[in-house]
Amino acid sequence: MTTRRDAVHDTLRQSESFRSAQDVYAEMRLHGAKIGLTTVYRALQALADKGSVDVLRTDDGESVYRACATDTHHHHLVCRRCGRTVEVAGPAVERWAETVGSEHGFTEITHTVEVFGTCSTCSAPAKTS
Amino acid sequence: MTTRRDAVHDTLRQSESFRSAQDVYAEMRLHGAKIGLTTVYRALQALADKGSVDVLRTDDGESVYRACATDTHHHHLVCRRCGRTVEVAGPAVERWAETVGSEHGFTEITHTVEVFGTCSTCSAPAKTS
DNA sequence: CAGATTTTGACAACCATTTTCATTCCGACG
DNA sequence: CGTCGGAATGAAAATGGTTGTCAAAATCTG
Repeated sequence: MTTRRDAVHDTLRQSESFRSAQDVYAEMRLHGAKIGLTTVYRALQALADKGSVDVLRTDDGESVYRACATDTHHHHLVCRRCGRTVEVAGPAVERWAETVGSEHGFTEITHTVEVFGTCSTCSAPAKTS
Repeated sequence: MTTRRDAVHDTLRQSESFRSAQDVYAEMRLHGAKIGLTTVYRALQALADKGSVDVLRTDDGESVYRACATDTHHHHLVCRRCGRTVEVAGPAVERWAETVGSEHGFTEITHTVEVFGTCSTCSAPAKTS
């Protein structure tokens, strides 16, 4: 019953960056998989609910997913050029969020933190030829 | 030429929380303003480009806008119940983002940080009657 | 193997946002 | 004044990612 879901998960695992549902769907079809777009969406949602993949929203409102190596709380350092993503921990940030929240009387603090930059490969001297 | 834009900006200023374009539009109409949805979208984008308002995406992909008091870099502590938003500074986070980025060879670091919680008003003992 | 249940996926429906395009404003200029 | 031209406006249509529908297919159960 989880065949499709696993297939989606596997496809995601083959990428180091965040991919959109449409993207994953297109790639699976390219590789000959027989799967419908609807199913990809459902699989992705199920995986996200289960916490097996991380989700975030691009600036243009698309949901993008990524299979992360660790299932403990972490954040992402994303290359804004190629999308390559590194998982990073930030104990300091966790504490800061908690502190800032309670200072203002907020409880049940959660937070979203994403860091963007240009990775070393992408910022390497651009070849003109 | 900026009449409409100012009207939108003013409407936004009257709220302590992030509002969607549709939301702002509805409210302006309620107060008798003669304005089109298209114009609200355009005004909001212009204001965002100019840096006069802050934008972020809700979990369901809507863009929401807020007129913030300061135009220096800051983050938001948002009540997940009522939406009330407090502007917070986080020097520690800024440094952390910068450090983590450069440790991995990333340059031109930027980041997004939002903190969510339940504010004191909303977490107050819920009256059953 | 029949019947119940879940999963799947083609297609239609949604809905926030954008685009299109005709109209209205408004200042510049004759 | 009158009108020409560009900017702004907004109603309506188009877009596009995502979700809902529903019948067919796969899988389970006894």
